[in-house]
Amino acid sequence: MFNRNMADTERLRRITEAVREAGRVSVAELAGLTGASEMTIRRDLEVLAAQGVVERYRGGARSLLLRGEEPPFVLRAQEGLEVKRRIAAEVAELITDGEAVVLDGGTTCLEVALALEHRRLTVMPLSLHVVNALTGAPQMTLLVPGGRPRPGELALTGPLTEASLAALRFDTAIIGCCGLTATGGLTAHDLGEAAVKRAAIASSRRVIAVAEAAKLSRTALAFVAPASALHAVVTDDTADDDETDPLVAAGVVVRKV
Amino acid sequence: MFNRNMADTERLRRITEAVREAGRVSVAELAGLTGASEMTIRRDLEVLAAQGVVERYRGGARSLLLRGEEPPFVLRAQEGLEVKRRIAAEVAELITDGEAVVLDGGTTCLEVALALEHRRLTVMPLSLHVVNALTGAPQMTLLVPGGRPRPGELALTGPLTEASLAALRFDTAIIGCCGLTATGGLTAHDLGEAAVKRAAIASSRRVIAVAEAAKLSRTALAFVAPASALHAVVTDDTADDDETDPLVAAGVVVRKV
DNA sequence: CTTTTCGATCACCTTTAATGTTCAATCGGA
DNA sequence: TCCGATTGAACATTAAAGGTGATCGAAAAG
Repeated sequence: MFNRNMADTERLRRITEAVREAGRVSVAELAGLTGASEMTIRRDLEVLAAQGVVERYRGGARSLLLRGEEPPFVLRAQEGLEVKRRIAAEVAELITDGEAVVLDGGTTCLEVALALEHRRLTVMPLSLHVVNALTGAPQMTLLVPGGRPRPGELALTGPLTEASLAALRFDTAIIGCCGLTATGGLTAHDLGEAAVKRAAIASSRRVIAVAEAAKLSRTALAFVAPASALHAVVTDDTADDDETDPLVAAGVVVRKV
Repeated sequence: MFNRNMADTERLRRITEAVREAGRVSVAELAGLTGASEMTIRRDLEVLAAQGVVERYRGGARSLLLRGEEPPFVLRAQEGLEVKRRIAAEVAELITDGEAVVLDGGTTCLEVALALEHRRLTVMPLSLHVVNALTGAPQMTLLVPGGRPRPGELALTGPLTEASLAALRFDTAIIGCCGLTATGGLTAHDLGEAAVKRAAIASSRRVIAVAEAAKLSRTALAFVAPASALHAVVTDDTADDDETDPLVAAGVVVRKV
């Protein structure tokens, strides 16, 4: 369901963009744009509709993504994989065997999960994507929080998730974000997810944020925590010192890999 | 990971049985028994080890399954599919759109999930297998309970699961079982799962049990609830009246399909 | 130190899944 | 109500994925 090859992903990406830009697009237009048959377009739109990206109507589809909102999980998972893997490897270095870790739900955290797969840890992921990546890891104690999975993203949110986190205490929280600046703090697009991140941070002794360089110049809608609440930030080496120096000044350990 | 063809499943089943019967078997013996190469046997044992069915040692594997315990999920899922689908279709008939349903984690309940996929319902599955079957159902409100997934089975158990159930009230609980008799009540193999089933029943106004005919003459270790706690039992038409009549006498509606 | 086992790698093959075409059924608009 | 475009199911085709077995260097057991 999620392991699509690059040609698939590429076409889905183009459809998603076309629909988002135009607001609504006809099936015939998309077929002409992508070179695929109308039948294939319909099947693609069905997939995107199931993830809450578009809404079908007879003859085409309209976008459900607000402007500025992030693209769907399946597409983001393919972008910048190399960078994400480097960040993930660095995060894995910071974790000691035996720790209890709460692991956020973004695509970068999915790579972190894969990097931690064979470690002896207790892990509670905040997304079903990450849960699925870790079922079958024999020596890992896997904990699932309750909650309502958001379509596509499969990030768990809501009172059940927050209650699950409140009932536990972790050594480390590994948190992804949509934006992270010294002044704006750590921010997310989704209000529910922001609340969950906050709960995860509140239940953890140590907080590590992961963020590709692009995130360090952005601020998203929902405020999660001030930069001073973070103990470490792992980003990639394209991050500008102008962005990272204020974080260091706020007492955060910044690692560029 | 779970969609293996029949030849695969057949070989895994034979390996599982051979290991369980003998306690421990060498790779060479299994290769001779199945006709597959040793390399394939090693890969199979790796799969079974990841599900907690066997434990690898150099040269072979030993069984981790206690005598009388049920075979692993992937194998059970293939057995008696037709019967399970008939039972599932009947259960789907008993559910009204808009209901809130807690859905147990067995292989029969997995078929129930597939039968309910396109219905407008609120569903909380008690196993990640069922959760995964329902992510992508657009008009369904999917709720995930917290908990610790048991390897292979992926049934959620523990305090988090019970707390999640205690926080909610459902219209209907659809419960699978390992044994169900009028005198012995509804029973399960795993103590943790039994506690979860009990919590699910306690949070639901109506309880429907699903059980292939073979279950109606068995009793498993962990007691869940007396037969009188059930409102309906859906089984197949090979069920003996000698088994079902006492259930009817206990006030249970019995459907044979 | 020797022998056996293991796991990585590669080539081969089966199986699966995606794609496009056709056609009957369905939906929306006039 | 009727007409026309759209849809989704069914099927053939093709590309991709995954399983399988052989080989070989490395590692572990004795």
